Amino acid sequence: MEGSVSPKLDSKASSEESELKPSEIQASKRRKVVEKTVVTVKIGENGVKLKNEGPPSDLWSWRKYGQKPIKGSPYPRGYYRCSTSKGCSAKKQVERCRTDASMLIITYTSSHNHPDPDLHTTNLTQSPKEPQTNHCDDQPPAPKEQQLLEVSEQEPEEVQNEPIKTSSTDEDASEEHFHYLQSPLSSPQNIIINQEDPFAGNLEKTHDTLGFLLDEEPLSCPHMTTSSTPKSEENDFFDELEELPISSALTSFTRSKFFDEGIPVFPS
DNA sequence: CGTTTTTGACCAGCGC
DNA sequence: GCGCTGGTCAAAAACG
Repeated sequence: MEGSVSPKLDSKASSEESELKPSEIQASKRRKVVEKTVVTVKIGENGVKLKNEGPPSDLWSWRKYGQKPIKGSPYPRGYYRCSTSKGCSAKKQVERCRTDASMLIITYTSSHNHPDPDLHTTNLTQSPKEPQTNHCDDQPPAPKEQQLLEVSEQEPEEVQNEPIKTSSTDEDASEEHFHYLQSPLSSPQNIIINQEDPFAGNLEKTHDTLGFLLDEEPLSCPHMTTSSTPKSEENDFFDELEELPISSALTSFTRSKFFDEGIPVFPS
C-alpha cells in the first residue's frame, strides 16, 4: 500500500504547514519544516520517579508509536502522539541528551487541537473551545499565564552537563524558573526546564507535580551523570524515558506556548 | 475487551 | 543515482 502513505502524510503536512510560521520554523529543511519546540528537561530524580508516582507525567495522554536509534547518540528516540484526543495531531519526540544522560530532550511538534485536560477542568466554562475544526492555534485561548521567561542565547546541550542557569537572576523570573534557550542553529526555540528548581510553585501547576516533587529529594544526583553512568542506569533510563518523565508543569507551559503562539519573542 | 507498547519494515528527504 | 538517517505505520503482544 504505497499509496496509503500519501494521505496520512498529506493531512499531517497540511495541518502543520498551516500553523508554522515562516520565521519560526526550523531553518534546516531537513524534512518538512514544521513547528517544533525543543524542551530540555533535566531529570534529576523527579522525572525518574515519575512513573512510580501516581500523577501522570503529562496532562495529555501520549501513545508511543515508534522508537528509533539515533545516529551519534547511544540513546534511542521515542516517538509519541497525543492520544487524549482522537483528532489531535500533537506529537513529541523524547530522547536523552547524548552529552548528559540526565537530560531529556523533548521535541514537541504540532499543537493540540483540544483543551488541556487539567486546565480544561478548571477553565471549563471559560474555554469551551471545542475542536470545531482544526483551528487550534488560530485562537489563543490560553491566558498569558506564563509568558515571562528567561531567554538566553546559548546552547544548552552543547555545553557541559552544567545546567545553564541564566544568571540573570533570575529572579525576574519570579514567575518561574524556566529557562528558555533559543537555538539559532536548528531549533526555533529551545526551552530548558530545570526540574531541579522549585519552579512549580509559580506555575500554578497541579498539586500532583508538587506532591511528586516534594516526595522526591530536592535534587540531585551528581554521581549519575554522563560518562560514569553504569549500564544498568542506562537501561533504567530508557525505561523512564519511555514513561515520559515530564512534569505537568512542563506540559502546561508548553501548551501555553503553543496556544499562545508561543514562544515569546527573543530580544536580541 | 480496550488501550498501549513493542518491533520490523517502508517511505521520504538530504547529502555526497 | 545511491546510500544514509529520520519518521511513521502496521501487526502482534502485553497489560489493566
